[in-house]
Amino acid sequence: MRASDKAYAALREDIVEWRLAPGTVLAEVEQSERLGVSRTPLREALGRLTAEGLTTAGGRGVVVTDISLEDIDELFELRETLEGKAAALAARRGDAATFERLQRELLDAPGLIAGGKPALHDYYELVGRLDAAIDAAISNSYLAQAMRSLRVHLVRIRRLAADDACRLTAAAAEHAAIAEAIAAGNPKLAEAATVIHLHRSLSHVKAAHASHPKEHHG
Amino acid sequence: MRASDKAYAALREDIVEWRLAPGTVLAEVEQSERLGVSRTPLREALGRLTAEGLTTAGGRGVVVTDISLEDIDELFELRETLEGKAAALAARRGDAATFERLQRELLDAPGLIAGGKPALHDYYELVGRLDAAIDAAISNSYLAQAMRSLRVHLVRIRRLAADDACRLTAAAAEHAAIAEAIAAGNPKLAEAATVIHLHRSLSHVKAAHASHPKEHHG
DNA sequence: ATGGACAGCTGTGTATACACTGATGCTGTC
DNA sequence: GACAGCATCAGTGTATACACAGCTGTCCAT
Repeated sequence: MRASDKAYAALREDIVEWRLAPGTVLAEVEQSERLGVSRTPLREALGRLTAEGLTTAGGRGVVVTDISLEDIDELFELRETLEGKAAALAARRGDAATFERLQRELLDAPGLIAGGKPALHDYYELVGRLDAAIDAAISNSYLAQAMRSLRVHLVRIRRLAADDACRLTAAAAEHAAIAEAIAAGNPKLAEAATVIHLHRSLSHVKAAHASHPKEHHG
Repeated sequence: MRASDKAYAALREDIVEWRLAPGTVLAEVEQSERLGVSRTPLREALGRLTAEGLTTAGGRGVVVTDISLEDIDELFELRETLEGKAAALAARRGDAATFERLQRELLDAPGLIAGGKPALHDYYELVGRLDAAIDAAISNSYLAQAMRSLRVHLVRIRRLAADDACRLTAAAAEHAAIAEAIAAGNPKLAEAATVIHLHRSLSHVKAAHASHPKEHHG
């Protein structure tokens, strides 16, 4: 693995996991020493992070981007647009059997969610497979790329909202509805199911954020 | 101006203006000598270009990305999604007076288009102002960022379709319709006007590309 | 004659040294 | 005492040197 990849992965993880708080300045020498790489690959890593929007390169040094409540609204506004369209396209172009299989798995997901932490990982992996299946089905690299760049920020937000079993069970049902609509080849329904899911997710995140607003900033 | 900025601007211009054909490998030493900068800032420039999708960093060296007819369809599929949503949001949140002024200017645009090359530049600048006004009105940095990254590729395509006065006149009317709908605060209408405009643009580009398919590849 | 292995080369990945810029703090003068 | 100017320094921007990997061409062996 290249040193720049290592630095990129480490920094990205640190930011997404909120170990590096928003506003932190990432001085090149300091970070290169901390991560055990030279300044050159570190700069490449910082460039990639900045291109993704996780950091901003304003003025002196790059700083970790802040994510506020307004940002969450904006983020979900774009997400609704992109993922709604993606679901609709997947319903038109996707393979029905693939999504029927995913739907069945998602309907069984509550068992996984109740099963504790190791099984929980299987659930997240299942949702990831649904995302990947949609990505593949839309056969639009530009749209897929736009969604990928969006998901980085979403993961960051997800860490703010401690997903409880109750919300995850509901989310699984919503995901199953999306898969069902895509399998049925119904674009409007798939888009509607996606919009519903995203709105519920947003409400949950905002509620969690409102009840523990400073958890990660102290 | 930093050397990396200079290299980035030069390479980006070369790619967008089709002076660097798709498939061209951008060897670091070769390009750094050609542009008169060192390898370090050149690598940063290449990284930015790759992040934007103008180049790909597969295997050995970075190569200029190809743009095919399928890519154009995919590109406009995403563009319709993003700009349609943007127009709708602008209609909801934008300042009516601003867009009324833009609409009046756009209705006068046929005079500019007929006026030859210097006046033509004014027309392009006017369309750019409409884009900027929409960007500002939506007040969603993530959506704006997604549209910015998309426009890079659109400029590249625009160079393929030699815009004639006839098409530009029609486009001006379509832009005026978009501005009017936004000024009227009608989101559905603004989105519809945008979708119409983009479909006409796409048809024009594809027609031009079909009649001169190899113009830029010889 | 053909296949494999080794050497050389081309080109990227990384490290480090140097230059320049912006800021901050100290000192001198008004 | 306050402000202006200069010096020092921290930190980024750039260049270059070095290491390593992949490919290619040639030579030797079968």
